[in-house]
Amino acid sequence: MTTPLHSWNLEPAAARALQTELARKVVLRNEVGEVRRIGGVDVGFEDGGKVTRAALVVLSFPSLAVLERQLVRVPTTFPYVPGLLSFREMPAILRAYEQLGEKPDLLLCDGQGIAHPRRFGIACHLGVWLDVPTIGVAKKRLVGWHDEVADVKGATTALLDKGQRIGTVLRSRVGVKPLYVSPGHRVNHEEAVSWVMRCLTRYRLPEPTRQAHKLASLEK
DNA sequence: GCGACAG
DNA sequence: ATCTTGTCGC
Repeated sequence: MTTPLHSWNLEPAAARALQTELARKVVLRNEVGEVRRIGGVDVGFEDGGKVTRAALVVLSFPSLAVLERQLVRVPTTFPYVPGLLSFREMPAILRAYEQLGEKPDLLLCDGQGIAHPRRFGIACHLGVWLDVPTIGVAKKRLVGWHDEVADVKGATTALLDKGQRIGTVLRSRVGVKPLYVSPGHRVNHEEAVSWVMRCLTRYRLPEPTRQAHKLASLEK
């Protein structure tokens, strides 16, 4: 199946309205069943941003061994606008997902889940679109505030915004900037953090996302 | 009007 | 994200 590009070419105002609408479909209850395969998603750009590279890597769980890798390159059709990242990166990601053999039971995305102005970051959009459990693992904060996180691997503190919890700030390893973890779809805060922690080894990023980033940046 | 601002 | 070399530290 091919994704119609036009449905992603919306004006910023229309895209924001669509996010507010689709955010109602996000499920924040834990519906993650048995997990044998975990997928990692990341996107890179080349040729001055004219080409979008989407990388999707599937790892076995709990061994975290790489089972499959998919890399697709498509023309970029949407600019980077804070808060509208999914409209820029999802078309390419969906192409990579289509190429996958065995679909993963859970997807970790480089970017926010509900830790978003309209509670609909790229992890939510991908999760709702594919109807699969997803978790947002961002390297930086988009919205919200939080206390300092202890410099101890596994230390966490809640990410808050407008009186509600929107995510968790997690120190994935000593001496590095913390990660911003938030539910994407079909998972709750606690499980989101738990899955990320179970995928941590000796690096700042959890294996699924780390492997996807390596592939997207062509650093094979 | 002045900052903030995932990738 | 991407553009880019060396450099500090385990």
